Amino acid sequence: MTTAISSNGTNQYRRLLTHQPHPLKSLDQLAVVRPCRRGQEICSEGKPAEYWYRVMTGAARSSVIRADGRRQIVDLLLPGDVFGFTSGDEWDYTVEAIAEGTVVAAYPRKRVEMLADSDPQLAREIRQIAFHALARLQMQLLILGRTTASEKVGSFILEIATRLSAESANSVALPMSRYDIADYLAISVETVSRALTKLRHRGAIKLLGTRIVRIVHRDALEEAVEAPTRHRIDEQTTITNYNSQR
Amino acid sequence: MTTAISSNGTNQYRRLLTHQPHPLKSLDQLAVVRPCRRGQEICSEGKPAEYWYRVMTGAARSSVIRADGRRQIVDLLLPGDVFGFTSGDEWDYTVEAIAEGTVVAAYPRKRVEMLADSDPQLAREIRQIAFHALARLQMQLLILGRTTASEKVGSFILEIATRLSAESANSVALPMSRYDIADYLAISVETVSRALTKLRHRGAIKLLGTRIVRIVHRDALEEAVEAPTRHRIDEQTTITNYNSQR
DNA sequence: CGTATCATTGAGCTTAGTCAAAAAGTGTGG
DNA sequence: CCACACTTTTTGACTAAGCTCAATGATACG
Repeated sequence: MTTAISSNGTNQYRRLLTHQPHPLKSLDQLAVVRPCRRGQEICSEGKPAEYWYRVMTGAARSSVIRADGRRQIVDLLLPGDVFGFTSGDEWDYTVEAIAEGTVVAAYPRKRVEMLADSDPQLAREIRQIAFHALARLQMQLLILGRTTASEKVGSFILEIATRLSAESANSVALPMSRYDIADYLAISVETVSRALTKLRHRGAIKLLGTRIVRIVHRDALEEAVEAPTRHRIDEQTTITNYNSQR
Repeated sequence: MTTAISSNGTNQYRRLLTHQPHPLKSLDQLAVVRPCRRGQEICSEGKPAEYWYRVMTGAARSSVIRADGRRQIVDLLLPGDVFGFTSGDEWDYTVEAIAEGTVVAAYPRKRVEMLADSDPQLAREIRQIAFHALARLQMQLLILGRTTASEKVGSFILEIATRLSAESANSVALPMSRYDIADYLAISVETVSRALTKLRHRGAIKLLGTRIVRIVHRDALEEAVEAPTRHRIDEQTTITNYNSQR
């Protein structure tokens, strides 16, 4: 295993850490910086959860392998995202780097929690970070809840675009393979590919490289192109039965 | 609106609060107890997030209505669950009671956060609760990620069973309509109904009432009955390409 | 005891999954 | 720099599953 950290490598990446602005600045001293190869495990299901992590560069996936061999991605981690929060003291999911040159900062949980005990501001920051993790998962739920594959892929592209560049740029470099996208959206690779082609033909996107997407028509990605034919919750129902189920 | 709290009603439910063991016991004094009619809004998207809530009895749904009129449930809230965490200062989702006689305790956020500043133990409890919320969402993601409708419904039943009774009882009273289940699983009502019939025919469950499910064969609910024909990640691949994507 | 709402079932159609194969990248060693 | 092996991506044909529309039972509630 090459998880050990060579001293020169560490120094190189540590500069990156100290020069990067982020909400856990006060913990820079404690952090262990760790560069990861593509596919490398950062933490694995069932092992004691001794660290919280923050992605510095690259991307990672938190996933499980089902009984039938399918992989499901439960959280997609991009620069700035903090992960490793568990309610027990073992990790519930395995996290692996999905981009070459992914670098994470590892914060020893126990020590950080002790610091938080005497530093209310830090405690608030940690809460805030946990709430961000919640928002991230809710966003993924919304994407998974969409009906057609094109909608899923479309909103996925928008999500990545938003998360990778604070401002809404119209070019995104997807940090992952079609397989990872498939596992993230819970659809097959072939369907991901077809959905991209469809969006391309519709003029919603342009593929500059296989993993570089230019967003041409934002609206076309945000919702299905097909006009809504049926309205399950129309004005009438909402007003008439205000307190009923539907 | 009958959101105002009648003093007698409050007293009645307050007894419930003070007699119930729960992780936020130290905040009982601050809590506003609120009984809800079925369908009643507890908090609504866009409004200032001034409270954190805990479900005391009943059930609630956190949801959004999409552009096409579809509702998606982003979090299902059962007794003991805490909700209302946001990264901004407005709610991202609307929460409504889905069972008649749902009672929630409302904790004023600002005041609780101030208390947490001087009470590290409380701060830890809040973190722990947030981590539970994370685990809940991840569970829902896993369910949404399943392939067939029967699997989704099956794992949904198991999830509810687990969450409603700490121990694994084999009878569950679903606290929601088929419509809510459909919106939770992101499938149509008809498909929910058909999946239940299928599970019933397979002998996996028995329906004692329309909303009372007896779990007969746990295993049949946990995974699809169909034997896995194709393995996307077989041993060979895993070993050979240890550091590759798949 | 009507009257909504909720739940189930059926028929036809659309969509995504599966299996298969080709095309386009990627990287490595000679 | 090219050739070769390997991975990733795309496309096609077929099949299976779920959605939509529609109609009929079952329940709950006033």
